[in-house]
Amino acid sequence: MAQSDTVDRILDAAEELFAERGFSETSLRMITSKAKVNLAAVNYHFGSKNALIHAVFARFLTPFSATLEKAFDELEESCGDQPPTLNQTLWALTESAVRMPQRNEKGISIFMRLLGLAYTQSQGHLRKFLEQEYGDPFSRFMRLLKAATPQLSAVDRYWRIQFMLGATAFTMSSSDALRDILQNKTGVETSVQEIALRLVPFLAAGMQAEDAMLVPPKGSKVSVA
Amino acid sequence: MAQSDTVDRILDAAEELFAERGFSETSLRMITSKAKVNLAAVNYHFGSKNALIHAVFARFLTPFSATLEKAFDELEESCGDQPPTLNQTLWALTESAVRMPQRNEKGISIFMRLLGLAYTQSQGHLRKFLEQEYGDPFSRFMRLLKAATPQLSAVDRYWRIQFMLGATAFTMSSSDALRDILQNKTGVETSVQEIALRLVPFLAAGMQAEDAMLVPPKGSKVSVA
DNA sequence: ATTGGCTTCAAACGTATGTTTAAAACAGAC
DNA sequence: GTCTGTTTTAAACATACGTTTGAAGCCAAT
Repeated sequence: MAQSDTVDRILDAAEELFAERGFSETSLRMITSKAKVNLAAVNYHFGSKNALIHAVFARFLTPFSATLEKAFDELEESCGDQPPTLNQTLWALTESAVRMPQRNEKGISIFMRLLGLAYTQSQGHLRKFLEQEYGDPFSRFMRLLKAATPQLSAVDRYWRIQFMLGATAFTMSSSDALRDILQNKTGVETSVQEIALRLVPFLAAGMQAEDAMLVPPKGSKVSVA
Repeated sequence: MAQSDTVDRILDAAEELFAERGFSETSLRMITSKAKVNLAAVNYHFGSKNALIHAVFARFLTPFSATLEKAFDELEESCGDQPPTLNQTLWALTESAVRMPQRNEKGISIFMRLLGLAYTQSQGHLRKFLEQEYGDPFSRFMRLLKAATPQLSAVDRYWRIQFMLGATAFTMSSSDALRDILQNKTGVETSVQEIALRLVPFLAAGMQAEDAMLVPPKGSKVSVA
């Protein structure tokens, strides 16, 4: 049996279980029994449960951030000296995610859910790990967003970016459950690609909403003050 | 010491800790030591940890859903026989949330975060509990949204509602942290009301985005299939 | 055939969890 | 003051967790 077989089987099982149940709710015994390896294998190959979590993220995120940097390079080059538009920037990100080589058909949705969990579950170690390892492409994305929405005040832009992050992280983090609900209700199947296809226009429209709408309807008790 | 004092102290401590760390990550011992009550008090007064989680939600959600129903009643009455607009519906919800009597200044944001966690962490029992107890006002909100966006297909509407939920839950849940960051950066103070004031236009614009935007830019590799 | 370095394995370790117990403390009614 | 039902308490329970251990297994190089 090849050396890496055990490592990969652990990563596969962990990825799936983490996505299904979250990090704290998934025990090493669940992972190793799903992967059909010995319990001690995790600590032998990875060192600790936290290190396994990092490895699961790194396996996807390292090639992804490389793809993303390339996509941003191409985008900026093709735009000459004027900055890419909001739509272009959002699509560059989306396409980089969708086009990543998948281990299986559920690849992206599993990983999107993991990213959502990373944001949502307050796993301090994970946050630190992600910031340290993948902070650069994230900052670059932020810079592109700023250049693409010069009409927004810094404060407006700040909050709207949070709204975008929220819609994305939240939807993706529960996308499996949501898809199931939708399928039970309407019989419609939905791929992650299609969700992204619906999400991007929503985000772009929200990002570019008129400031004039920033007024509650007549008779509202929320003051604009 | 009044009988209910212990119960309330447990609820206060649990609410705060759950919001900070999630449900599985918060132990009964953390809760009881923060509440300065005996460990067994939780099982004595609530029966189990899961029942405590339900009680935390019920304490906020029961009065809130009553307020919300009233707000929807008034809104529908004032609209005569035509359905309320999207903006009106969103504002009715927002104002009901903002105007709820708060236990403390962090009241809303804590509870928004809990709602987000309920959706995100796969706590089957919680989901079942919330659906059973508070499914009615939720369905009503959904019906209003449907009437306010007749131009959307059922599937589009379904996903856009998820996006709205996500942006809201995510932003409100971390609004404390986000507000601090923003204040450090720009010196601007932001109240929950003001966040809502920015959020609603974002949501409304996203909700009413043109379907035509549902096409990736020229040269995109994401197929519309 | 024997060695040496990885890898696997069953078992155990220490710790933390939710829950239960039975006695003690308390409060209000008579 | 005594009794009665409720609440609090310290201690223990059983179980599950992440991690460690030391022996056994394996495979390539000698």
